Amino acid sequence: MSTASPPLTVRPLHKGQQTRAAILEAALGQAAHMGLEGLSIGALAELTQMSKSGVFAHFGSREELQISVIREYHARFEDEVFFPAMAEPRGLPRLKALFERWIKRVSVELDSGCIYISGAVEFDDRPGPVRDALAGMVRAWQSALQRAIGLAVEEGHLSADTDPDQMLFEIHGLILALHHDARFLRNPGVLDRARRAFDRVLRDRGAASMT
Amino acid sequence: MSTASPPLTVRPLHKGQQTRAAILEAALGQAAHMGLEGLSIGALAELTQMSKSGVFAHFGSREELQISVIREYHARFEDEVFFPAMAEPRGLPRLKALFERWIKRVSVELDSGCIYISGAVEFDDRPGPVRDALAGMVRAWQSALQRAIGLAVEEGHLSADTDPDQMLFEIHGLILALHHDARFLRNPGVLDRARRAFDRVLRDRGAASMT
DNA sequence: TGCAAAATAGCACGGTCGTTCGTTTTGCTG
DNA sequence: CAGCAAAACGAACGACCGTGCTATTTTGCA
Repeated sequence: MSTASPPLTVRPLHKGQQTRAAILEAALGQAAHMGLEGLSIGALAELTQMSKSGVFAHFGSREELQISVIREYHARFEDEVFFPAMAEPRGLPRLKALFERWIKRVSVELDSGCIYISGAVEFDDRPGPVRDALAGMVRAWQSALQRAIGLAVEEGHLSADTDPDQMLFEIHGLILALHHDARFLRNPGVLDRARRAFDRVLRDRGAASMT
Repeated sequence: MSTASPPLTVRPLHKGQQTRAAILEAALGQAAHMGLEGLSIGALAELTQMSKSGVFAHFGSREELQISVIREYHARFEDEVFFPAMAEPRGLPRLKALFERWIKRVSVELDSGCIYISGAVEFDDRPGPVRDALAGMVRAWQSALQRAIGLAVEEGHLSADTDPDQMLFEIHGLILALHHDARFLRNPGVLDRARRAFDRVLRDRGAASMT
């Protein structure tokens, strides 16, 4: 449990940590396809060429494994979507970058699935630590988006009477519809549809027309 | 247990059909909470005070049970949302009625869940007859909505350059966001947020302002 | 009222699941 | 090289699952 700062020099990865990382890698793929409830320690053991108990020992329980997967997904989501977009100047550019990277992630995940979305459905009435962890991270991401919208208003890129919560709700809906139509219905061209809808939402708040 | 219809006169329901209906009733509740994959014949047997094999015999397989649940859900959805709304005059009134009944259904289901939505996530990369049945009914419902939008354009209630597919995409997103925020995040007041967003979508297509 | 047919029960099977426990292997360090 | 802790294994457990059989009960109709 302790993060054990190095006694001498740099000792980056004990053996355990790196097989744990390998298991987590496989678990992310499994969870993206079958959902967090579809995570199976036995299947994970087969994928990583380990024994069931060997896999199990790294997490102590299936629930802890699920939470670890959520945390790992969150970290990657931040790296691919949030942090790069924060490099853009505040206001519309940053907001557009956030959305573009978001839909790219959802559509690149076309055959892997977004754990935030599938997890929300799986755990929407299943209380417990897994649901709490998931909800916490979804809320963190949503309030990050909300702040970006607020900044765009402050910068004068969106009309002053814009309600960030309302706008966030509408944008989030576009992502969910994209995920649904792309992954479940397998409709083609749905990515551009999401982009057009986003433009509408922006224009509706008085943003200048897009490139 | 039995509602004992009179022994003479009309005898429409053989015993088998009516216990089958009772099982289906319990299965709908179970599926709404735990998802279609959470359906368990054993749990269903306990709920209906029957033996596992008694329940099983009515469907022949778990898959057939799932499909039956989907069909039953579809029928109820039609009765509560589609048919009543079709009584409204074509154009905006009918479209508004469709949406209002839709969000009502999703939000009344606050603690029961929409099988269309949870099923879409569960089966988005799990091919087979269950997915096919589900997708067929979702598509049927979507094209009904699309027709309603088209009629509103024909009636001159929406601007002539309205793209029904695009508008459907945006409206569907509102429903999904409503379902997500209400059931997973448990945000209050989200129903009115969906209504406001719908008004925006309409106004964006040149509809007269709402009541 | 009796009899065929339908409906339900009972039981067992093979399988997967998460988890526990005792043993063995690994990898590092003195 | 010896020793030791961490890591991985292997076998077993109890529970639940869907499903296939074979009785047994219940139903509906002549």
